[in-house]
Amino acid sequence: MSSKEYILQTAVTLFSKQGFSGMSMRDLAKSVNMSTSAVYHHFPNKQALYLDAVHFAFAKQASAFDEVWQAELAADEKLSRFVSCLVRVLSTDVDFRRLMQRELLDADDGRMQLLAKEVFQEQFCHLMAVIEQLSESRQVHFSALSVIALVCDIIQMQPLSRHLPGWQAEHEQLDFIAEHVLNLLMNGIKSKG
Amino acid sequence: MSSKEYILQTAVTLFSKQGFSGMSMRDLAKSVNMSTSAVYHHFPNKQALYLDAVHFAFAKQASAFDEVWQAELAADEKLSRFVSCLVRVLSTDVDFRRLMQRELLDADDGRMQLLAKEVFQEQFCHLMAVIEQLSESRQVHFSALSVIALVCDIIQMQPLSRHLPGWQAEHEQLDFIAEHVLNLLMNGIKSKG
DNA sequence: GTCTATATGGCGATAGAC
DNA sequence: GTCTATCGCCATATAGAC
Repeated sequence: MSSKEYILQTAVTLFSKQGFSGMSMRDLAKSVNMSTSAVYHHFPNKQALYLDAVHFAFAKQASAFDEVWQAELAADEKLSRFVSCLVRVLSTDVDFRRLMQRELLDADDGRMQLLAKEVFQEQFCHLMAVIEQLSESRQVHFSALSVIALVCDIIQMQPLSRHLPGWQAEHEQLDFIAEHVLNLLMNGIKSKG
Repeated sequence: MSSKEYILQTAVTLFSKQGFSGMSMRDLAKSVNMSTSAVYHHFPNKQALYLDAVHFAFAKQASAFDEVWQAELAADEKLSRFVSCLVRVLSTDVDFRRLMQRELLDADDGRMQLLAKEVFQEQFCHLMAVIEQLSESRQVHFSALSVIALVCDIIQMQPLSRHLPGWQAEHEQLDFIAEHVLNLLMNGIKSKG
């Protein structure tokens, strides 16, 4: 791996943990065993490094969903695979998830457009197509958004839900989350699940 | 309003917009038309001010749900009112919502416990009781978590979803969100909604 | 309780040698 | 491409007058 890639990878982790203003270029330099000047040789300034790091983290996940939308699968099977895949990606790549959450908080409208286009749009269109097959609703956009929102925030709230009554360790297992999210989506809250 | 309360109120807004390390004590002092020393007269350091501000913002919302859980209402009506109320609170008090999101990202386990106990626990118990009446599922904790997660992230993702295909302005109206979230919860994704 | 002035240190970023 | 040394600035926090 090149120095630049190594710096980027490390920056992704540090930015995701500490945010833009929380991470210092000195911290980063120390983490990659370089001087700050060496880091500045690869990136013109902190802002540009941050944008590169976000881009880098998001690009890594671009192909994670490639196997989900295979044509020969039934619509409900596609949805099931998407939910499982989303749960897995968000639970496994913690840096990616946290960086995305921070972008939702801090990004300006231009960065939101980038996030929409480069990270979400393709999967979102596939998801809407599947929902259109499964649902009688005209609010396909809203339903697709609900699927993603439900998965994201369940995982995001895990460190909190541990301290709420009724929590059990199995609630954090990937299969459990995927199964119960899917059950809620297909049958609503009333189901036996 | 006392100086201390005025500082706290202002700090809540600034912390929610810029995060802990992004907001400077000088910014805050300027915003309340004081010197930094005057601010330090009321709070021993930045960390303590931050914790006070979080506490302050969360306490403001403690009574927002008082009218939701009235005994004489049917269970599905209670759920409906809770969803509407949650949508309203999170959409109206943007500082509260953003501060909560930041806490989910940055808080250590002790602060998570505080957040669980002081902000969520009471409403969460009411919500679980209602779901227990409505549902045949044994996973009441998980269902309650799903309700909150769904509402939170739909609102959190609004600035992003604006740039995704199929978006319509009505998707951001409070009544629309509440109605469709409730429909999804009661009937799943297949419904006409 | 609020001010001015200041101590002390970390920050982003650059200069110039190798 | 990486280093050492440093600039200029802004950060948190404090001292002491009013």
